Order: sequence, then structure tokens, then C-alpha cells
Amino acid sequence: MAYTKKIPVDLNCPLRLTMSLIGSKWKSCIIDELRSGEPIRPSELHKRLPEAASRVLDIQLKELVDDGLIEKTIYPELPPRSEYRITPLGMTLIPIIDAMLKWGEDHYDLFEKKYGAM
Amino acid sequence: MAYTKKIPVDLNCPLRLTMSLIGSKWKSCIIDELRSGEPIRPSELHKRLPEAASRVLDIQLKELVDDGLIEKTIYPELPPRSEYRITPLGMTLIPIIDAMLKWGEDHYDLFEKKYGAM
DNA sequence: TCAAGTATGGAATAATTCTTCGGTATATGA
DNA sequence: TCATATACCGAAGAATTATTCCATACTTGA
Repeated sequence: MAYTKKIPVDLNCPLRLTMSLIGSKWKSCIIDELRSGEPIRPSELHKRLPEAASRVLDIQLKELVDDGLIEKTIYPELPPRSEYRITPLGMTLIPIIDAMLKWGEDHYDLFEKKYGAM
Repeated sequence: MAYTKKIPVDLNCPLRLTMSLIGSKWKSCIIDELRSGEPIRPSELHKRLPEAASRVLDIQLKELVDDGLIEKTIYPELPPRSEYRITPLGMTLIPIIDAMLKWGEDHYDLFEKKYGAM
């Protein structure tokens, strides 16, 4: 593989351990998309997160699988089909995702005033 | 200033808004250090987070101030003295920090086995 | 036949963040 | 006098992450 995570999981500090697993640009969004438990195919995920470069989604999906937070099922069909699904371990992140989501919603206006375009 | 945040605060998605404010390497740790409400001097903070390059702490402190999450008091003394303190807005992040802290503690062993040194 | 969709990944480049080193200025204590 | 401490910041380069583009290989539908 050409692109593996360079910063290893950070074991020194619980906060940074968590951040090293979900801190990169789209991982929290991926987990949020999978939170219902319903599996999602990569093409569908790309549609739901159109701002993300699809290459990055692929890479971050792989890292999430490697970390055990999501799982992948490949169906040996043609055209190829695969699905990603959140794992029980990944589900334990939902309280964090919820807290971040709520905070972002609650404070959207403030930062929209501060940094938003007129 | 030579080093300003290049990725602007992300207003498109509540999750990424939150991440853009606390997602960089040491910000969540800084907020955690300040959570008691007690002010901390930069020299003290550097001692408490010895793994962080002090230049990065300085920069992230400034960004946190700019975002209104912490505040800075400068005492016009010699030698210079300043203090950082969490703001009420910053305190609203504590549930997120707590959730991340708890998750990291709960799953430390798992990732220690997976990625830790023998 | 040809375009589009499917999943995936290499490679190069861009962008951003982090680290390291040095410099400012002043005071204190050895 | 000299090292240390204080707070801060510039600059260069290293390290990491993100983006873009192209390639594979097969199917279906126009």
C-alpha cells in the first residue's frame, strides 16, 4: 500500500489516542454516516460526502477498518461490490461524535458571524 | 504573525466545525489542562505537556484565544508574566473532552496490544 | 461500440502542520 | 559576568495529510 498512516496511534495520552483514531479530516463524518448500523457502499459514501476527495475516503476507510472501528464486506460479484459497516467498537465512539455534532450545531451561528462569508 | 491557521474554520458541517477548532495536535490537551478554571502560565503548560514542541503550544494557544475558547491576561511586569484561562465558551467543550478522555482510557489496553511496543 | 458505473490503488504534487533553532528583551541569582 | 528564567516570534525544513490524475478490469445500458 502506498499510503499508510505515518503518525502511529498515540498511547501516551488517552485524549490523543482518541484523536489519533478519529482526528483526521473525514473520519468523524464517515463514522457519523455509518452510525445507523446500515452498511454503505463506497460509491454511496462518496455521494454523501461530496467535498471529500474520494481517494482520501478510500484511505481513511482502510485505516478505520485496520483500527477495528468499521468492517468491510467484499462481495465477489461483477461489477464489484463492497460494503462498510460500523463495528461494536466503532459504536462506542458515538457519544463523542454526538457531543461534537451538538457542539457544532449549538455554536454554528457564533462562528458563522466570526468566520463566515458575507 | 508567521503561522496562522491555513485551514479555515469549517462551517459546512457541525462535526468538522468542532474538529477544526479542537482537532489539532495539542488543543484538546491544552483545554484539558485548563478545565479546572485555574489560570496557567505558558511556562507551566510547557512543563505539563513536555512532549509538545513549545512553539506549537504557543501557536495553538494563540489560535484558541482567537477562537474565544481561552483567554489571555498579560501582566506588565518584568520578567514578563502572562496567564491563560478557559472561557465560558471553552467550558462548553468539556463534555467532548470528557467523552474522548473516557474513550481513550476505556480502550487503552486494546490499542496497546495492537500498536504498543513489546 | 462506447460511455458510464463499480471498486481500488499507484504516483506526483499541493497544502498544512509540526519541529527545531535562533533571536528579542529584561531580571535574578550564582 | 554568566547562566537561567520569563514570554514570544521568525524562519527553515521535516513530516504528515490531502488532492488530483491516471490506471486496472469487468458489466450494463444506450
